[in-house]
Amino acid sequence: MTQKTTLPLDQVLVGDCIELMNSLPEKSVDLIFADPPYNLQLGGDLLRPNNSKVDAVDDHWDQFDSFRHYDEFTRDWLTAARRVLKDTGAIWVIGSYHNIYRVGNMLQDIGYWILNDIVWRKTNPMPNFRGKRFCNAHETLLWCSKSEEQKAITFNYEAMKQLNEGLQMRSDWLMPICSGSERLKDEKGKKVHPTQKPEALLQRVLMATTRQGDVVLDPFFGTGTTGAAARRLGRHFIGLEREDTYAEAARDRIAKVQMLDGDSLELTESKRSLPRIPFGAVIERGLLAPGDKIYDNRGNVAAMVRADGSISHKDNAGSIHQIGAHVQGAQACNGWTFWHYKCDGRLVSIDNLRTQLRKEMGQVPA
Amino acid sequence: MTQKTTLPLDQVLVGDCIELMNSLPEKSVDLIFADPPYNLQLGGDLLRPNNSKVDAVDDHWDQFDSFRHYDEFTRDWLTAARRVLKDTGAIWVIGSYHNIYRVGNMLQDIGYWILNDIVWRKTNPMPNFRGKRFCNAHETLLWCSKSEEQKAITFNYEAMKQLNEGLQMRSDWLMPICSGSERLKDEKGKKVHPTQKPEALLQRVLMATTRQGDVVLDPFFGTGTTGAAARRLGRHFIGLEREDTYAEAARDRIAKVQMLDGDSLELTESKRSLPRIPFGAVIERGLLAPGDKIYDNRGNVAAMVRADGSISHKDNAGSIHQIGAHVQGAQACNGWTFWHYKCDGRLVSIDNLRTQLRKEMGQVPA
DNA sequence: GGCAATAGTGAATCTGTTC
DNA sequence: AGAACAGATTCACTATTGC
Repeated sequence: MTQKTTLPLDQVLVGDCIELMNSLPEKSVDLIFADPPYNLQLGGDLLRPNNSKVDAVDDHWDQFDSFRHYDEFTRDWLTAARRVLKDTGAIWVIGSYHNIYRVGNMLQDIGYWILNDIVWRKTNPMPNFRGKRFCNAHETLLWCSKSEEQKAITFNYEAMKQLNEGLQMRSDWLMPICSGSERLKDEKGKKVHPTQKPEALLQRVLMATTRQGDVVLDPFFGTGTTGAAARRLGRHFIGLEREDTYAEAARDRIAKVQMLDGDSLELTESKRSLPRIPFGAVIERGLLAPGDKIYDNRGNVAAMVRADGSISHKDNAGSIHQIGAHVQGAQACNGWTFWHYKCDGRLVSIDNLRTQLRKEMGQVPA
Repeated sequence: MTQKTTLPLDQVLVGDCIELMNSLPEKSVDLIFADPPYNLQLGGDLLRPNNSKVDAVDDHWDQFDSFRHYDEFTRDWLTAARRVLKDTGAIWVIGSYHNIYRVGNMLQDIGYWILNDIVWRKTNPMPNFRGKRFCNAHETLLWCSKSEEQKAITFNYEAMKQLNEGLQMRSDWLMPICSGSERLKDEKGKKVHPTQKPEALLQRVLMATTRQGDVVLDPFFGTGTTGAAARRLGRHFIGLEREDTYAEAARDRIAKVQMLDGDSLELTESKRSLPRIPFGAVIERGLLAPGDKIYDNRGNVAAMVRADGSISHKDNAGSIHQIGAHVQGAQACNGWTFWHYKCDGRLVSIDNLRTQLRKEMGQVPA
């Protein structure tokens, strides 16, 4: 394959990702996000307690004969990726325990420098049906620079801090898996790709470690979550994908994505630029009244709202954040998302009340 | 060093952990918990924003000049550990992103089989003072069996489920770091060990994957958190530690631990651990009679009970499980929960009869 | 249409004992 | 060693059906 002199921006290229990466100019992309095959080694079928069969990942692209073959594959694509990456660039790789220790080890062997490992905690993982293990409720992302010497890596620290309500963003991120209307389905209602990632995950990755106009390369593009997030956030993407079906689905999907304009991007980046709303304002405006009960998301724990915007639970009183943390035995808690009120018999997050207040106050909602 | 023929139970041995492990009889311990030195490569001292120095991990034993040396060290101790581990035993290793990808890769290379990776989410991690990275708020634990073929690993599923308020325990655990009165300090108030682990973490590990009386080996004993948790929970420990200071502190600490009594250590039994009752026993005891009809949970399908404990449906006869599977067109079926009998016009699960029988036989109900 | 009940599903290395 | 068989086991959320 001949070497390209310009980048094929915002395109999906079909073919082997190593060959395609080698056809791109060296040191040309700002970020790489990679979701390589996990090398799942499944035994027989897995049945749920109700005897239905789990639709497992048994695709041919996830089959490797041995760790040695998987390692060779990993070395090859990580090496090709390193060539196209700018010296100031960074790479993200996502995986599970089946492959992430192979990948992490190889990243280090090749000379990449791990900046953080990030844990994606799933709100709704598939349970362990046989009761033989802990529920496998997370995946791991590795964020690396090209080498130890490269210190000037893009990291939008303040944006992350604001996303986390003023506290430093941690290495554990809580997000739901990709489902519902976000999940691409074919005409028969079957999922197009077995492992489509949630766009929220990619949004956070891109918000944290790229700037507007940056070029993001994804060598295992699949159905193009990286491309969708990049387009939405005003970044360029290059998608490499071996399967034509996936590539086609990705193109259709990305074409439909609404690109945010510069202004709204600024807003997304700085949620904190919205004035803080004290919980007391919810009481003042009468959205909740003193004496009202608020609950955790299961309705198990109840606290009482007090006139001054504090809440009480048993003998303790304090802010929604303090009491939320206390009842969980946690150090900290975002009371806005922890507490719920009853509306027509259903539990609704009090964060909805904050959003409503912001609307009334003419602030653009996040 | 000569080979010991009996285990040095509940002792702290001072010396090189590899030599000491090689002096123990092979296949003799039930569990290994290891907190190996981290390959922390801090370039120079780390300063807090106010310029006070962070007491980072810079003890002499924590310096390795390359991944190669670290890998050799890792291979050596993991190999020695595998020799002393029973075939049905398991190993836990804890680490951070600096070393866990080396360790995980080596575990797999040696033949260990990863059962889960567990994320310890810290409620109170040290912040990232420079604001250049995500706050490193977790550590990773790997839980492995000796090989892929070893399936019968101790896992107290029900106990874990109880601990998690009735939901199966996930792979992400939220716990504070070791601080306050739990943290061992010397006369000058300086912490005795740089990376003392919280006892709660070890308690969960031991509650999940050992039984009372099991032998737990910790090759990097430090100040003995593993020993303290083991003693408290009625497990035996063997601690290996190179530094005499740490070993001495560990012995003092463990001597003060209050051992819990046996009753409080009883775990919620799983159904699996109860003696098996054949369906024929239900007939023998007269709880059902030959000729009685049993039904699925809607009363749609009926089968007839026969004197030998088999049942018949149309032209087919067999066990409650076989016929249950057959009428559903399923691969397998738990006949005890599938079939029901009529009592006062209502359908009641035949599993109730099994429970009744177990009570009469003096077996503890689940 | 509204609400309740039921069914479906997601990167999963998912059994133990006896013959 | 392999086959046969008993029998234990799920959480959060979405989509569909039923009343």
